[in-house]
Amino acid sequence: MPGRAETRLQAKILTRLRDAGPQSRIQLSEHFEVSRTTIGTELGRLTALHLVEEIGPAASRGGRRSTVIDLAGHVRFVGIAIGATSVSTAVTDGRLRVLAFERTECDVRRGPEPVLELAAEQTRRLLVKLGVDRPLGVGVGVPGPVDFSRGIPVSPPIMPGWDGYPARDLLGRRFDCPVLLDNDVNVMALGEQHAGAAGTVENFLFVKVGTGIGCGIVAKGELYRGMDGCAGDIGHIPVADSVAVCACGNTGCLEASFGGDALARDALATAQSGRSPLLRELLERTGTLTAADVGEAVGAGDATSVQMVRDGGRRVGEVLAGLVSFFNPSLIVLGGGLTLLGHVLLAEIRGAIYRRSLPLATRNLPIMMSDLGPQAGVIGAARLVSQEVYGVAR
Amino acid sequence: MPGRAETRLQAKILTRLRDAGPQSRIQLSEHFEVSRTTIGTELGRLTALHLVEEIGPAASRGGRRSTVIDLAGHVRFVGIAIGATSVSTAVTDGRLRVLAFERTECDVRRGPEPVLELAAEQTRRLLVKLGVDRPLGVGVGVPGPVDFSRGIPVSPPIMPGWDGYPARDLLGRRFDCPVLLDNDVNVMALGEQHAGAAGTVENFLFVKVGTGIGCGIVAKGELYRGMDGCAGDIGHIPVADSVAVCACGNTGCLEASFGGDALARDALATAQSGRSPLLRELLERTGTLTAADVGEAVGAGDATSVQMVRDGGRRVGEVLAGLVSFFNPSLIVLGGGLTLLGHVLLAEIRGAIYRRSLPLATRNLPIMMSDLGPQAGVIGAARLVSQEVYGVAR
DNA sequence: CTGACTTCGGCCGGGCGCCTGCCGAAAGGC
DNA sequence: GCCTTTCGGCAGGCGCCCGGCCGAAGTCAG
Repeated sequence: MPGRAETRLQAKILTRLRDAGPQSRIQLSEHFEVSRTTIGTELGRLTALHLVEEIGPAASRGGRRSTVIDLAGHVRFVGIAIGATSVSTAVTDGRLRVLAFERTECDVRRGPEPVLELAAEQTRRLLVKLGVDRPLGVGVGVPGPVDFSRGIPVSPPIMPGWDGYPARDLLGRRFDCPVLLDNDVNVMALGEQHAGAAGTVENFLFVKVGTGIGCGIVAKGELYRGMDGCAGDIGHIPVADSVAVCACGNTGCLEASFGGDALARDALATAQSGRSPLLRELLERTGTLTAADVGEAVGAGDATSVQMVRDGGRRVGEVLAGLVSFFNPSLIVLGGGLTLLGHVLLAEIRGAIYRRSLPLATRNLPIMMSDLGPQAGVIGAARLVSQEVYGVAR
Repeated sequence: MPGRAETRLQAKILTRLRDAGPQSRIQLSEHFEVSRTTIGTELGRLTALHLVEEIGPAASRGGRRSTVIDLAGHVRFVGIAIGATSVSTAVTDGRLRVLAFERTECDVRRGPEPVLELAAEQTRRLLVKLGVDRPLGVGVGVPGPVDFSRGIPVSPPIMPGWDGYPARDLLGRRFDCPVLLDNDVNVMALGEQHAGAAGTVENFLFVKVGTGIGCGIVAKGELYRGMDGCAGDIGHIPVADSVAVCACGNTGCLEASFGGDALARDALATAQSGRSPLLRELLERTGTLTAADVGEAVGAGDATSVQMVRDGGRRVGEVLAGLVSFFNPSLIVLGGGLTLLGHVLLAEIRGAIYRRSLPLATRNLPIMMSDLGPQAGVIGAARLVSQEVYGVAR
């Protein structure tokens, strides 16, 4: 029955083992510039807590072989990423490597009870399959603002019925372990920080272009959530040349002119108007059009679809250009469903940012696609709760 | 000869005395939830360092009277705020109360040597007047991006000749004490955090509308500077309906459509076109028009000038609306020279933000004018270096 | 005025985190 | 087989912080 780390050094050791893999005592003491003795005593306690274990001797460095320490083999975390239209779950080991993953289509608008029931059941299935008795922690991402300290969604525009629903505490009782609830883009940013290109970067933005558009902010190596937990909600920033009516009631929101829903709507209008024979064909085949259909059309070289994506990408890029001037990040990672639109979208966003931001801010600013795909959210959710269990910032 | 604080608790004690005033040992131990003994030993060391001193007995609380501790009376900091057109200097005590203040008009474009010479001479004058031998530290704000860790300006657009100039180290040798160099809006934000409405707030924006437009960002109680030290440079974010050419080479920058220079330019055009008799009169009287003249015209009820300010305020507000959605601050403070335009500007900015940001983000978002005026910069600069001397984050 | 009570603040001994020094165990090289 | 190197546990020491004790310095009731 493993416990939780207590001291600062324990947290640093566990984090190091999580992010850099198994280490010898010597390596740890050199990395943290702390004596072998200190590392040794803390490792003793962590062993007693069943959080780490010795996994065998390392190669000799000319003398006695050192013993390699790793996170205990039985440690398991659960990451749950609830999207607008899907629920993804993963079980990971202590180093957040995904051991099992499952994704189910599910509309978040069905309300908290059925969606969380589905998520919990999906999780239970994976845990049983892996023979896991009890995970050390569960991280959850939901597509709306969250009061992180209380673990409840607040005024989520696309999640009717979720406002104030005590999701964290209910899941905590269900799984009998620590549960943390956060915004979906926030956990995706954490996922990118863990497994993606953002690993060593202090300040970066994770921009999700999916059904909606949102942004996870990492400042000085830590998630920034804002006063109400709604920082990064860039989907409703006005864009210049748009009068599209948004679900939020305003007009000209970025999300109303691009993003999954807007793209599907525009594709439908385009298909019906006959400007794109390819889209019309796709519409007639399936009876409906989605953003993925537009992606397919772009891949097939459909000029009208390419233009739609370009226009959208330019608008996203123009909004991001302003945010780059404001935030001066070291990196921007693009993720979410619409990354299927690939290099056309990336090129347009890059062009807009490099054209419209301060040269000083873009001089060393890589802008790249996430390579974690649908797993960014679940890995990040697991990372979120791993920090709690490993005692980071306590 | 006072030294610098060494331990974390010492830094906390000094900061507390700076921000909350003289305290008894008991008050300090209760506030930090640390034993009397610990406070006592640290205070002993701080006394030996000549950083604190006993200033007499407090009122009795029913028993023996406690001894009140204060920052040592001889402690002095210097704050220097270099603006686009002025150099302000203040000497403060350990609690950052301004003991002497001087402001000289001076164009920063004259280059680093003459401007820093003027600043140093102005400082020297104040120090002599107050009989100060040596300040404990000097903080400096300059109107452009700064590599904070190296203490040098980087690619400052409005400061030709300053790029890479080792301002911090040169001033350090001149004053023989620690010197810190930062962006002017950053130090103004610190000033507001110390003496203004932002004192207890974790996340806020200080927006300066002066010759240019910039923004200081405080996140989780700490200044956020971005990767290159140019975070908050919002003057070059594009605004919707503007084609004004900016000094940066782009068109449609916020700063090109509003701010001191743009306002003076527009006022001149308006006066020459005859649309505003009042502005024409002001132009003919002085031969030139400044933003202050527009302020006077607004005060006199000149409709054209009011409209100019309204248009500008709306544009600033629209940009800020996007940043509010992104950053979700608890407070926005407006400062800089154009606060002379007063409630017209404030009302317009407020209107645009409340109209165009997420309701969740604006629900509890005060937007107010700074009440520190020209002293925000010097107080903030002194605060910046006081944190260094007091050992914060070391 | 006096004695009981309260608060303040210095001193003492102890727990704990971290250090260095030392030594035996375990490996490699000749 | 012996020396060298590395590893890792143990002993002793230092600094930080704690609670307990006690004298100093107040208040207050009678």
